[in-house]
Amino acid sequence: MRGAGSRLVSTVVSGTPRYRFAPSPTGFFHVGGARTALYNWILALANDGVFVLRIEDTDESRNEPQWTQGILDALAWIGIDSSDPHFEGPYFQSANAATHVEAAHKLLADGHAYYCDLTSEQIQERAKASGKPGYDGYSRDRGLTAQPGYSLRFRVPTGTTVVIDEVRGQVEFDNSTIEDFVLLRGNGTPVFNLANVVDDVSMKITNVVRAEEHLPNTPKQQMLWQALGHPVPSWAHVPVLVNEQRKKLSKRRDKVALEQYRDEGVVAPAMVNYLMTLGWAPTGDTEIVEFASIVADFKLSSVNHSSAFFDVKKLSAFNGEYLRKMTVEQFVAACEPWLAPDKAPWPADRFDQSVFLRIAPHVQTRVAVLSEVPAMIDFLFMADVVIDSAAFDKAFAADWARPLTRLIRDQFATVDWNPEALKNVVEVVGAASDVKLGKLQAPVRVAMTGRSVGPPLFESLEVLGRDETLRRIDAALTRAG
RNA sequence: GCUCCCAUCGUCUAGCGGCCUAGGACACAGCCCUCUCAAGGCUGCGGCACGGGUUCGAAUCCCGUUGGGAGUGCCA
Repeated sequence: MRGAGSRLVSTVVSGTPRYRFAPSPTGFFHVGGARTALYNWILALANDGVFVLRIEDTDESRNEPQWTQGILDALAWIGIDSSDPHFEGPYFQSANAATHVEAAHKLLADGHAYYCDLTSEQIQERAKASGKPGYDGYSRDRGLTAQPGYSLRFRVPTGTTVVIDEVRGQVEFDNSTIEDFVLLRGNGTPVFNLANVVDDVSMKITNVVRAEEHLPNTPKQQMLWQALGHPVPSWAHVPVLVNEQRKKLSKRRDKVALEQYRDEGVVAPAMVNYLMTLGWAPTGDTEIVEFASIVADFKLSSVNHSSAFFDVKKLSAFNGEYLRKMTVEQFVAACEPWLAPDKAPWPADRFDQSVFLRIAPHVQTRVAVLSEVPAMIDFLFMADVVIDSAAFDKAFAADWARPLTRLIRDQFATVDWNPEALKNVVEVVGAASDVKLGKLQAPVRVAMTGRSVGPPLFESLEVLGRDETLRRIDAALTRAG
């Protein structure tokens, strides 16, 4: 429910608020992670706080050093700049392993934890036998001491744990539904919940803003904070991003890599703006807003409670708007990576920046993502156009197509070479045979570009030049027979 | 199964008891503009999951039902 009554004012924290973003390095940057990072970043900026980046690399099997750079790059792309004074880190969880173990031992010494010799299989068997799932606290009072292979478990106290969440209000958990969870594995390594909390404590984190999937972990973590003798941070659990089936976005099924959208030519401000409209909306009737106004406007208490569908179509629409908002110079600069020799279909030496500059304003209104640009202008730089035969056949199907195109070609040979004059030729030829401009331009367009759609024809011809235009029309007439 | 979360057009959202005949955006359809395709302008389509309360008045508060989701690891 979004009622005001269920909202709680955030706990007043004296001093600098410290937010954190704690991804595990998994090889690519999840759009959901990007959104969570953005929330933390925006809050840090708005409250003159700190954004701490901590790489949770405890699971050695997934830890690859280059992934860390990937995270840094992805964050930088969406404007979370590691050189900004609000940014702190990156820290590596693996570097704090000793601290985690130390904390576990303190918990043990204070009676908040105990050792257990049961294996996972044994626990499962006991659970099956008793009909109650999970660990039953078998070793609670057995007074076991540390042994290789023994895990250390947290002694969950009786009572209820109330989590005060800035987006959800109060969430109550009956402690009897929470099992005595593992702190240290049999091999002595710390588990996520412990490491996560100990790091937050030692990094003096005051605000934990993360995805909703962590809400079930929160009572456990809160008990840990308290057992360790620290006041709990302010919690906020934001709704997850889902796919069309309303399932949490997953690497397997869904297109979730931020890098992938970047490589397709989604522009960072569009991505940031779009991500921020998922679960939240800027004040007023416009969704396309400056980042600065998002920073000024954003409040956790107005974040929605329900999951949001990550809609690529709407992202594209946002991106198109951002592209059109650019000046032509900005647009041209943004296109550059997609025109590079490794991406473009034309021979590098045939590309002409000044030619692109002249046609750029016309392609700017016609693309939603930058990766569409090469296909729209390739005819200008290819030695020979690639003809779409379906489009070609259709354009030359009518009886008038060949004779009138030939007529146009002959007049193109001598006419003044500017769009108006060129257009006039086609219009006059058409008028004489009662063929509308809209139809007559089709064969010429296919001859020139190989396609039936594209940038405005006469501007394109002007840029291409008379010789090349005549050559292509001749080629097309030959092909048409 | 158990614990927790959630529910406004197809989608993202506005809404905080009367400004609601429920507003905006994407998508979709139509019209205008137009050398194709876009862009732009205009119009349309379309929603408070259901049932009970509370109240003079409910999309908004309460309860229930139904439906969705997350978690339930010696993963993070």
